[in-house]
Amino acid sequence: MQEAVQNILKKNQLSITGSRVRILELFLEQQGALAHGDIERRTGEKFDRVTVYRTLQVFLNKGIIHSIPTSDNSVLYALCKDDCGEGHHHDNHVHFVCDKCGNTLCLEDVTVPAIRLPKGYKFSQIQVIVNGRCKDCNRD
Amino acid sequence: MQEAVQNILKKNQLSITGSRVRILELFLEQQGALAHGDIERRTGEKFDRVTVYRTLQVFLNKGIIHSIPTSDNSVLYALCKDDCGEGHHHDNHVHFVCDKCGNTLCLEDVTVPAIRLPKGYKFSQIQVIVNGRCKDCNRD
DNA sequence: ACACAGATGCAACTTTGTTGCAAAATAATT
DNA sequence: AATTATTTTGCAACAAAGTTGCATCTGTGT
Ligand SMILES: [Mn+2]
Ligand SMILES: [Mn+2]
Ligand SMILES: [Zn+2]
Ligand SMILES: [Zn+2]
Repeated sequence: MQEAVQNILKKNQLSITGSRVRILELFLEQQGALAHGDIERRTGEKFDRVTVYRTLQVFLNKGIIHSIPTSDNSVLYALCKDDCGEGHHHDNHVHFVCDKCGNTLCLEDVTVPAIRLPKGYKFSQIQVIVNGRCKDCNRD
Repeated sequence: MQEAVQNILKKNQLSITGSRVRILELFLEQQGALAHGDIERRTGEKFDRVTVYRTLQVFLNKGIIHSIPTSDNSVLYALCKDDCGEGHHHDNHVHFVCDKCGNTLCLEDVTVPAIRLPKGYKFSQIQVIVNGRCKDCNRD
């Protein structure tokens, strides 16, 4: 774990600092997506709010995490497992928001389908957000 | 227009008030989606910010408008053209955000495709947001 | 015209996000 | 290991976005 975290930071030419290590750990421990608020809480407010914002911004730029739009318009972030880099995101998967437990998951194996757009439209990116009941919340 | 506005309000058993009429007019004049801020500006700040929030909330509940999640996490609203009602939204279309002009459009004719979810997952709603260049911004 | 329910505006507040700058921590150099 | 240069951090102050309670006003049905 420590290992993995350090590798990610080095690969992206980022200095190894407390907040970066801790926040990356959170993402690695967790399979779901995290909101800014989650991160503040789980770090026990050890880091300034501004630092968390800036750290997330850096991770986003470097392609370490990607952001996920949700229907209730909260900003969520999740690790990029595909090989994203500086300015180059290609997370081509569907996002699932569980209405019961509230978890948001990257369904890495479910790729976004092709969309037939009207004449004249050109797409650059397609996001699919599925709401429903997740695997865990469905067995009862 | 006046006609249409009054009909929508009556059909939903809402009293006909200045803010409701004006805000509905804005939606009818406009083919794209509106953010809270847009509405404040276009009404010339004639109505209190709180009133705008509450009006949008009421329209949302009644199924007169629906909200649209965007990748930059601003809240957008657009008229429901399908027959949505109290608690029953079934806007089954794709949303398009133009990266150039910033407009967000309901592509009423483009329905969201079926998504094959992993075993155990059940969906209740699927949202598709497409980014790119709109028809107007593409001819040059 | 009147009474009542509901809508509005105001004030006060919370939450969320941004910016400039000095102090502290990290990385590079000697 | 010590010194320097470069980043990163925390603080303070601020701005924007959204919420709540309450008194007043407006629209609607009688
Ligand atoms: Mn994802
Ligand atoms: Mn729509
Ligand atoms: Zn769940
Ligand atoms: Zn456009």
